[in-house]
Amino acid sequence: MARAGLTTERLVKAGAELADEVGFDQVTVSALARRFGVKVASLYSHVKSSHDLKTGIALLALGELADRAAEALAGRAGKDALAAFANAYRDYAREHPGRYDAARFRLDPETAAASAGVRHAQMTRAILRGYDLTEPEQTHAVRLLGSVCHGYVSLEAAGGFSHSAPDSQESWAWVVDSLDALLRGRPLS
Amino acid sequence: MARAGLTTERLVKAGAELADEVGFDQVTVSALARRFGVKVASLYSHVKSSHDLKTGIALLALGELADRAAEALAGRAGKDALAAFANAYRDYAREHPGRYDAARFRLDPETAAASAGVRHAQMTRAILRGYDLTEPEQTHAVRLLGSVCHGYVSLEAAGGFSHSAPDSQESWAWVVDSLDALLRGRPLS
DNA sequence: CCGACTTGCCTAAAGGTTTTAGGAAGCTGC
DNA sequence: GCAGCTTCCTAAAACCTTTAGGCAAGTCGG
Repeated sequence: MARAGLTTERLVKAGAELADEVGFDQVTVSALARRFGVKVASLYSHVKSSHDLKTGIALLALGELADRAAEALAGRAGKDALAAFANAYRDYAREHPGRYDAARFRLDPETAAASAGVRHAQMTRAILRGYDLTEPEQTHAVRLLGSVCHGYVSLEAAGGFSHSAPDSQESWAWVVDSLDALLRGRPLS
Repeated sequence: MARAGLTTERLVKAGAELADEVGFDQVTVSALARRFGVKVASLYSHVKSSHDLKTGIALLALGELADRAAEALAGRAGKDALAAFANAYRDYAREHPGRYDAARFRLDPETAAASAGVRHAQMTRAILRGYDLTEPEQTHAVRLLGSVCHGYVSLEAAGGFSHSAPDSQESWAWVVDSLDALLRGRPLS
């Protein structure tokens, strides 16, 4: 009875791959068991429940996304940093749609607090230090930045911008430019 | 064998209520049947499948949202219109979280084209006519507006802004102000 | 008013997912 | 080489989805 070598980590990783292939909502304990050539019940030694598995995938995705953003941010400041950060977000969502969906899985507050969501907030704040904002404004701007990145990427992933001119890429560049101008407190072009 | 008087419309409406109560992803043909005190199979005369039911709820939500936005927009222009539109969006999501989730249910392209999504785009464009934008810019701005509204509301619903000062309401006002300033091409305050 | 037709809800059943309980085979360390 | 832990299995109950076929309640022509 050769062992498949299951671990929580491998399951979560495979679950993330599965999400990218078939969509996050199609990720199921059964499908994962099939992928490992193993009976369903076997997974329950490594994963508490279906919900637990999805939470794991969500945390993985949040972590990967934070890593990407951190890498993109390294050595940059100002608009450069803003654009790199935003692009990291968007690229990740395009490369890993299932994982990106997972990153928006509703986490209970304690799990969320222990997640990489905190790193995201810190990085956003770091970018904004390159702009001249008062403290309350900085928080508002953190929220604005998060909203734009998340909103744009979501709508794009849902196909919202795909069947009309101009190209989504152009709009994205315009949006990033505009945010920069807004945060610098200067008019657009 | 008293008849329950099921119709597709009533099922979709009840499904929307159910979504607001227990979450859109918990909306199930079985749960709906229980709510009507009827056997599960009975619903399949009115609804093709679970996916079909969810599509119906999504279309209902999109329509309601467009109605609200249209009402908010009536008789307003410029920043007034912008704020009213954005608030309609946000208020709907807060009052009807399940329906709002439903509105983001992935529709196949033809269904989407026939949905109220089109009205949303038209209204956004109408708002932007109050600003002085060139044609390509207007499209970019449509996308930006959609992204901000959707992104902010999503993150807020996920609890992203709930456990930190300042109040989300303040940030929202700041964001709307900022968008207005951005679109007018003027610096922020 | 009554047979025939349509419609609305039912029973039955098959297939898939989730989750728990308990058993047997493989690995680890003494 | 065997005690014990880990890994994976079989079994089974509960729930959701979907299809097929049946009976009875409304509806309509004669």
